[in-house]
Amino acid sequence: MGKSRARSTRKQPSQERSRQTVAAILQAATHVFSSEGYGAATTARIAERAGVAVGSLYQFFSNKEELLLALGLKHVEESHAWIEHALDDEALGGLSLEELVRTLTWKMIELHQREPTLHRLLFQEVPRQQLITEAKAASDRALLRRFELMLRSHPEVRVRDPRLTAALVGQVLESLTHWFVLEAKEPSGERGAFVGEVTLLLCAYLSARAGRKSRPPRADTA
Amino acid sequence: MGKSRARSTRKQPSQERSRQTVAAILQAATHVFSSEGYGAATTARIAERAGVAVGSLYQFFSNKEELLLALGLKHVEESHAWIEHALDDEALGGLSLEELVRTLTWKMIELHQREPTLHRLLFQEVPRQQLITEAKAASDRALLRRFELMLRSHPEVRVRDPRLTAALVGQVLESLTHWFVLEAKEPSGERGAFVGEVTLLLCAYLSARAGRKSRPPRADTA
DNA sequence: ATAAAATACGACGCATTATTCGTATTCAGC
DNA sequence: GCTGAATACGAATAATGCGTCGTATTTTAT
Repeated sequence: MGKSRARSTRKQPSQERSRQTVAAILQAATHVFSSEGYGAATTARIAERAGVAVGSLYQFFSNKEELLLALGLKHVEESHAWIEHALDDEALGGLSLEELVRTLTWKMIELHQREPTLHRLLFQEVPRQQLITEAKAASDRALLRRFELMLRSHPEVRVRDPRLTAALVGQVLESLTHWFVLEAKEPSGERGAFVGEVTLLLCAYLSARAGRKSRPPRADTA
Repeated sequence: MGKSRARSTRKQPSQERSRQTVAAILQAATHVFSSEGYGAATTARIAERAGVAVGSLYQFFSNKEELLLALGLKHVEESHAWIEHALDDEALGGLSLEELVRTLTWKMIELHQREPTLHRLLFQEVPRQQLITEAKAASDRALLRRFELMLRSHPEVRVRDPRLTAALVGQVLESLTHWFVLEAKEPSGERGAFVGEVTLLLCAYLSARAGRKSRPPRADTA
């Protein structure tokens, strides 16, 4: 995932002025795409909001699709770097399970607060860019592997299927933090309570099997 | 939420023939909207897929937006009725906590499998129809209230904030079943294992506080 | 200071699309 | 079978949007 990838047929900005133009365009595109959806968004409205002419937009992006692509790859790359750095950081290894989970939750909230609506646009709208989806999937896989390792390093966590467990933990974290950031109103005082609750939930789950290993499978009636 | 709401400026179908036409249009719209997104979808393609002329489409729907609206309200109404019925059904009151959770999970999966892509279109794409969003929110609120009541009726569940807990349970159910249906491939045998895992997760969470009530609040370092 | 390159502009051409409307066909009731 | 209403049709119209291009302005380098 190098930073420079010859991905455009258009010229790359070389002066400061154009770099600012590109930044303005990307920011405007984020907003317009997010609020109207990809299909309904128009390049004219994006240029207008960016305060530039359509022509300038097409000087750096050969078409609407490439604009979305640039936006998506940038976002995935940045998010990935951010979370990897956050997990490398500090002595995560020394924490108790509970503190580890609490920290993870905290970090995930911060991650989601970076670009919530853009994230929504890119991955919740029907995906129209294979490249972005693939990049995101790779990033997710890396994250899951880290979760899996973290689980293994805590002896009180004894799971039958570490992959499934890591997947569930990842999904729960993703969905709950997403929900907290986007849907629940946060009068700032609430956050600690929320993190505590999620921590409780995950810890209860992860240490549940320690006490009663290998429960007899219940017969399902369906 | 009565069934007939004078919501269209257009004529309602009165003959069997037109009712079939409308049904075909709605079905085609579901597919086209879902696969292309609202903005990129065209009325022409919808009519074509429905096997009718564009004119026929505009006889019953005054514009593209109203088509989405009809689709969305119908979906919300049906889903709401379905899940309410599922929760009324049988003797849910007599089940143990574990069996209750298991049943809930099961039902939520079935709910999600009804119209996954349509659901995605309506609520994961940036919403463009206030009415639909409001209807969905009302339905969700009703569901949460039921969760809350169910929790209260089980003595081993002792939570500080029943509303928050119900919200988390709802979110976890929603996100995990959604993920299972859409992302995870299901070779049919997997489903029981998945349901079991979710049940374990929720039960561990819900009975976690019973043992250690009112933990001392941890000081968060952030 | 001057030339060459980079950047910005925005009206316009061309294609696509939403929506209409006059006409043709089918249905329901008599 | 006749008649009016309902339904279906699809070419035509009006609107909208993508992307281009000739030109004007700013920057860089000599």
